[in-house]
Amino acid sequence: MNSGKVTIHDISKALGIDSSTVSRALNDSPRVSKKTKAKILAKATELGYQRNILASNLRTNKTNTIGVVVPRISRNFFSNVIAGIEETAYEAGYNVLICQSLESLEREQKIMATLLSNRVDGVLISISMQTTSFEHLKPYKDYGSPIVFYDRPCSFEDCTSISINDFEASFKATEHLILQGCKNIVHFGGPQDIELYQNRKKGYKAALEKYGLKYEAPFCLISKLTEKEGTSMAKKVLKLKDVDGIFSVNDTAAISAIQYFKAHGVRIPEDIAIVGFNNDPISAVIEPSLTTIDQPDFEMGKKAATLLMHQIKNKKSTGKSVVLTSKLVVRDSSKYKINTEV
Amino acid sequence: MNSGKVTIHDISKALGIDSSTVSRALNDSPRVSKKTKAKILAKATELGYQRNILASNLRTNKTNTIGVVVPRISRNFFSNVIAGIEETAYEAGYNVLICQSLESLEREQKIMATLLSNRVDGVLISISMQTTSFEHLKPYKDYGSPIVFYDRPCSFEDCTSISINDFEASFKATEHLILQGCKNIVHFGGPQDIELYQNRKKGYKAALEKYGLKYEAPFCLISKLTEKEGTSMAKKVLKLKDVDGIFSVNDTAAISAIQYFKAHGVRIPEDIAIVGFNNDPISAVIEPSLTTIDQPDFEMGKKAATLLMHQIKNKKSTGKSVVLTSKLVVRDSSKYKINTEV
DNA sequence: TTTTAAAATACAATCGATTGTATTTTAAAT
DNA sequence: ATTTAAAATACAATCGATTGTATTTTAAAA
Repeated sequence: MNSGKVTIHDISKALGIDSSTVSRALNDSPRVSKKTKAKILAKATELGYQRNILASNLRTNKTNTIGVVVPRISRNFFSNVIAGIEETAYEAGYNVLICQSLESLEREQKIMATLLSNRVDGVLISISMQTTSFEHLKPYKDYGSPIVFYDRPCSFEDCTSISINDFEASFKATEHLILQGCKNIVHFGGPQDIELYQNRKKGYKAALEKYGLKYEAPFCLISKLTEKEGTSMAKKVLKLKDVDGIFSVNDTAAISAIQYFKAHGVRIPEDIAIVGFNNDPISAVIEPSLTTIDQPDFEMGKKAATLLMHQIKNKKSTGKSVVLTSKLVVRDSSKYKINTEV
Repeated sequence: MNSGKVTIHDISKALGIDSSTVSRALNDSPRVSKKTKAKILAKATELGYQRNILASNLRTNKTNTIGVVVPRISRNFFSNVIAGIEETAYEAGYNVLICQSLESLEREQKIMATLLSNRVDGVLISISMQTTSFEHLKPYKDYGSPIVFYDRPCSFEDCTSISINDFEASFKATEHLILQGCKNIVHFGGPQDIELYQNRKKGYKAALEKYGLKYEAPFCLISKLTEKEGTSMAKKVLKLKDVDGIFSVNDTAAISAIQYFKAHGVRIPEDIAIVGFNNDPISAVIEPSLTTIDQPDFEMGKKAATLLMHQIKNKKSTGKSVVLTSKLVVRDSSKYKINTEV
């Protein structure tokens, strides 16, 4: 009936035992005798007692809650990361407060204020594409709680970042295209304010360099990598000369480009070979299937949550960053010369 | 420096104004003069005051947080629902605590206890496939907080449900196959303990009936609709006689069936026409593209959150259920006779 | 100038659990 | 039976904000 409205004081009164003892008993403190513990526990279940966590939180200044800031929940990659975070947090008895920045700095700022107000014990954040300054993270950090960056690494104070080996992955992806015989490779890149996209571009350039191909600025198309922008980049590609390969830093753009190409008589991979990034479920199903980089998204979530909870317990950040390895998944969209020459 | 550690008492001391007045000023109460309000606000920002919501929550017995229980975050449909919920909650100043049941009753039970302990102001839940009794919801409901079911409707006490018109949608999907000329239609159904899947099956049967086709139990394959089960159901289909159509209640199963069929020389839709359910992004990209039911997932999230927050404010449930309309998206996988006869 | 109602502010209890300190109880040692 | 250390329990302050009531201040009315 009145479940949830029973307090330790009710138990205290019912048994004539002080509330402090009740509290200790419920927390299994060694300061309470087994006999009284048993009595108290029995009464607690009898009355349907449920600890009021709000009160507990206030007193202990802990919430057992971590905040997760994510650009967009519904993006496949992120929803998998969140699943990993939730899984790990659940096992450790933490709650997960999820907030979407929708790639907006303004929202991200408000979110950080809310998370501070709510005194979450730590924050996992993948900064928005608009985020170039980190003022809004300072109050939370100054309060003394840890922040861990995931996916989009960030050198803010002594915070830990967890990400994949973006440079190498991009290098390998580009190299793969080169080894397939591509000579004029276009890069679909993301906003260059984000370290992540810088790294991917660097990997692309490094591969070109290694194989003596010249990097040409017009071959580097920067956008937010949405479906729409994938299409418009595809259009641009057709206006460039002799493009025979594309390395896109996400699958969304790569896939919408493929569809545009197919609709306009450009053969994939015979005319243009394409490599994406993310290994979205669609990439395995589209025809031709998309060669892409498989990121350990779920694992990243698990690892990020573990790291954060570790820092919450130990009250300090190592500042070290964790790099997970991704791998190239070769499918049909990149079988360029192999298909045509052999 | 000490941001977040400043309390109303610090402001109170600094200005020689009682903390109650400070509190009221910060809450913009009419009981405080404009002049003092200004002074207090100025001091608050100067000191970097951040309201401690834990204390506030305890006193007011409100958390401004809603709990969301979801079978699996990373499923496209659900992540879109969550995006809608988060969006609406954000606008209303609510936080969203997300928990995955992973289709396990046991986890769902624990989650409900946690949500009660955390005194979330309301709960949005899509029950797990294992959930057939609702005992674990009672304590939360008895505590006096509203529960709203989304996607998987549920007749528990006077709770509101929000779902799509599953019966009609399934009816239409099946009817569509019939009108395409299919005579022997298999049903890929979900666990029949769940009202949702019952309704979809009923829709399927009703359509058969309307067109004088006989419902045959062996044509009704029940599973949890995973990828794996999609494949094994596809195998079973090939052992049945003369199957020329499949209505699957999710895309996952439909798609993996298509892939199995393609790999085994069964032509889609010429040999077997297929209709799915969900309009997952893949369904538009697979070849042949999958005819499916498009559900307003994001909108469902928005609506569910709105309903819940309304009930939180008004302290009562209408018990009425909301039904959103989905629509049939016709693509290539169901162009059965049209393709072969015309 | 005095009265009086309204406006502004102060006082103090409260939400429920936690925790350091003080007191009582128990049981072992003398 | 008495001392004493340890075990068990009680007392009381505290976390920080909120809120009903009491008191003071202000300004308008008499």
